[in-house]
Amino acid sequence: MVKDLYDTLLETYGPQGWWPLSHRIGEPGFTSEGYHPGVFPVLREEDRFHIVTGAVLTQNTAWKNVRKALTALEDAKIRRAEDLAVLPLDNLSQLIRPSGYYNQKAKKLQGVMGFFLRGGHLKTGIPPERPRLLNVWGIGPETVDSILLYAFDVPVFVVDAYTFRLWERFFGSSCNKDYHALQESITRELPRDARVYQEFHALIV
DNA sequence: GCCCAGGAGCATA
DNA sequence: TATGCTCATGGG
Repeated sequence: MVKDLYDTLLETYGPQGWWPLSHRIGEPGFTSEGYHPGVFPVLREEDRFHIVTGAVLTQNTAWKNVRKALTALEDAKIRRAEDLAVLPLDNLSQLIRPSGYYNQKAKKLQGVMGFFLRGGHLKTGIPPERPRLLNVWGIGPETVDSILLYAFDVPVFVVDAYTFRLWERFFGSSCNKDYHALQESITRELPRDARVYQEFHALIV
């Protein structure tokens, strides 16, 4: 059943090619919506920084507004964890203002960048351990899994509000709104493949 | 004007 | 465990 939904979505909407890397728009293979079909770029430090930042900024927020904030950071040449970590909090919150919740999100970003700075994950591309990342203030299950899946290609499926809604309506159950229960029931029926999880989540959104 | 977006933390019972 | 509140801008 789950695989049928994936196939139908892919057939109907075509490959989405997430994560959208707005700082690389204009390079061959990149659009504002995602990668071109079949393109899976080797991620660099700046790409991982951008994905982590976007994952936090998009919490309960439309991507259109997130993109404004990401562009402002890019224009201010904030491209690495160390750039963001040393920025005064007010300065940061004003830069990301269009994405909403800017005071909270500025704190969350500095916290998570501090974590990555200490562990060096954005530079090396070696993924952090899930429980440790989940322990960072402001980083809940969905944001953790978005980071692991899209910035580090770790095969964890991202469950979001749309997933709960869709499963409720199609299958009559979304595991009592239990994140890990629904995640388990979905991945159980799919190949354990980061590319599949990336595409499926993007299609659901 | 009104509604809500690719959540998470916290307070209270 | 479960509900309810808070955070906030901008586009449809």
